[in-house]
Amino acid sequence: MPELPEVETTFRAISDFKGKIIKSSKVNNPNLRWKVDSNFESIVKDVRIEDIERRAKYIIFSFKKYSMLLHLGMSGSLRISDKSDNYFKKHDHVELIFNNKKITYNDPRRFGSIHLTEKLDAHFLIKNLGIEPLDKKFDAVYLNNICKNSKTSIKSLIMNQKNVVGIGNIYASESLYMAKINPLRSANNIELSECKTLVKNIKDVLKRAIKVGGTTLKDFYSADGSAGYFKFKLKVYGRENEKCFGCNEKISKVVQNQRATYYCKSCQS
DNA sequence: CGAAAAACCTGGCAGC
DNA sequence: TGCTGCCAGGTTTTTC
Repeated sequence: MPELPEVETTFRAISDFKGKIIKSSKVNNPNLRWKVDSNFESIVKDVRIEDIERRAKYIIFSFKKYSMLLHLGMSGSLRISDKSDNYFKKHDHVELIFNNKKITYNDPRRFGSIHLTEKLDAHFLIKNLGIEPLDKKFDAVYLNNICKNSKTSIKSLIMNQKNVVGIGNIYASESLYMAKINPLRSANNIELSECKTLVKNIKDVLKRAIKVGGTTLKDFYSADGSAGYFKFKLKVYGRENEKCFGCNEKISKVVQNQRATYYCKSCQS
């Protein structure tokens, strides 16, 4: 899935649908991570979008009564088209139809989800989420306090959405590389000063990625379907055996929690 | 309890 | 051209 920058990019691309009315919706295939509510089409009909926001890797549409909670999983995307456009792609699960436009939710791997809820804050997917990485509250002291009590690896700690949201597999590797911290290190050995560097680099990496519209990888399309945005230049992810930009040593790849981790053994200690 | 592994899926690509 | 096996931006659920 898109990580935070890709979700943010998607969110921004659809944000001017705020205030618009969804005339009708269509569930072509309800099978996602969880089945789409069987009442979806009857609820999402002639409803005004009061607000659209991003929380963690979720995009939330607020209607008068319900909220629609949308997650893109690993391979989900939204695309905007004209209402009259009948182009249908495989894995187009749900369509939101407006006066002139249409937003289509596509997800080949079905790891994404769409929920309707009347009590958003109490929703099981939302209620245990940690703080936003770009929030001021995410600082060195906060991170250090979590690290102290955890002997899991620092990489898995920053990817745990209960601690801080939005950091996925790519940006975890990138941030740790920038901070020169070995991803395999136990969190409780990370010093306050290192937390400071790491927090700074997490924010930097995410902000830079948002600025260029997310990382272009094969499963991610911008919401308007255009493929032509700039690519976030990855410094370590996916570069196994290639030269480290810092020291010319070869980048290593290890598997951590069933996920690929890339790092430089020489620069990251 | 916390941490690790399995599970949920499809598609693309390398190698034979 | 197939076929097989492996890999992929996530995170809940199950197991140890």
